[in-house]
Amino acid sequence: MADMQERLDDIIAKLRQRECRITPQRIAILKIFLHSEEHPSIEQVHEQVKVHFPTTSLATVYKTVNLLKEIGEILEIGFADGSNRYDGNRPHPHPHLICTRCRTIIDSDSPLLDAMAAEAERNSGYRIVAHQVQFFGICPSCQRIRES
Amino acid sequence: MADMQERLDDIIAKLRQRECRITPQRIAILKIFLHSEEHPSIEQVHEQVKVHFPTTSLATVYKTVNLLKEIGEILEIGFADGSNRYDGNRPHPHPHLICTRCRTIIDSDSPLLDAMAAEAERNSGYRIVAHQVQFFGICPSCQRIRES
DNA sequence: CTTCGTGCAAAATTTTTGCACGAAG
DNA sequence: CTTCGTGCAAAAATTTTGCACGAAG
Repeated sequence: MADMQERLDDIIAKLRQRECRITPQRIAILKIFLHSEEHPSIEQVHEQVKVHFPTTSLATVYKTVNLLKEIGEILEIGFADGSNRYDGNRPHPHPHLICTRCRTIIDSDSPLLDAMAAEAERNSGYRIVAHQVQFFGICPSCQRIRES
Repeated sequence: MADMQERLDDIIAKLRQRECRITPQRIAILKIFLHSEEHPSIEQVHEQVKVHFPTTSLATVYKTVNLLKEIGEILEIGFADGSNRYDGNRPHPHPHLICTRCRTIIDSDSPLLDAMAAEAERNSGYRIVAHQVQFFGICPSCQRIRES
């Protein structure tokens, strides 16, 4: 929690360096990302920010999200079905586990990933700078509800 | 090449089983997927199919692509920026290497991936049924053009 | 023949943009 | 004060849908 405040301050400092204005909306949106473990969608962020700032427009959310993406403070998780979700807690790419039943997304991690990237680099000649790894499956609670 | 014809026939048979009609447009779209190594987008497929069937509508391409997705014969590769590309040659999920400069996509593979999936399954309790793995980087030819 | 796929256009969705006002610096 | 961000609405881009005609089975 102290870390969260610290990170918030860091990001605000970063925005200031960029000569971006620190507005209540931007702070609110930032806080939503830092407080949520749920990898929210644009719409969900919009709903949440409207709780405290009811006049906030969807356009502002899009603009702010794009800004945060640009400065590398949130990570966009692209779905095959077109919907995007965002991860504001760990903006550096890392594996996600996605429940196809309830759409819950949790974070995952593996030292094997770096080995895989290195291997791919060696085999292809590509210079790899980022990755996106998603596993799809059924989360434990959905498994309990309905075995398939 | 013989394999390709075989696969085409297999898919057509599969469509017939489903009591889907075998139309020239569907065959043309199928062939485009089977012949292309470029992981084409919907728009690109539409352009290509229009070469031989100029009246083909974008709607038909969307409908056919969705059909092929449903029966598991093409794989949708979702981008973070919203654009979708398709892989008709290896419809089972596998890693892709994507050049962020020229958007070329090549296939990759690694035995480590299965190990990673197994590990994630163990750690999370998820039952993993699919995955999506993309590495972003600069391909060899773009590296030559401009070192960055 | 009967049913389904196509093509067109319209609709629905999602994301971006232009502009005037108000707020941050 | 000056400039930038906001909110609104309009626009743009993308994907889906309804319907009548023509083609596949």
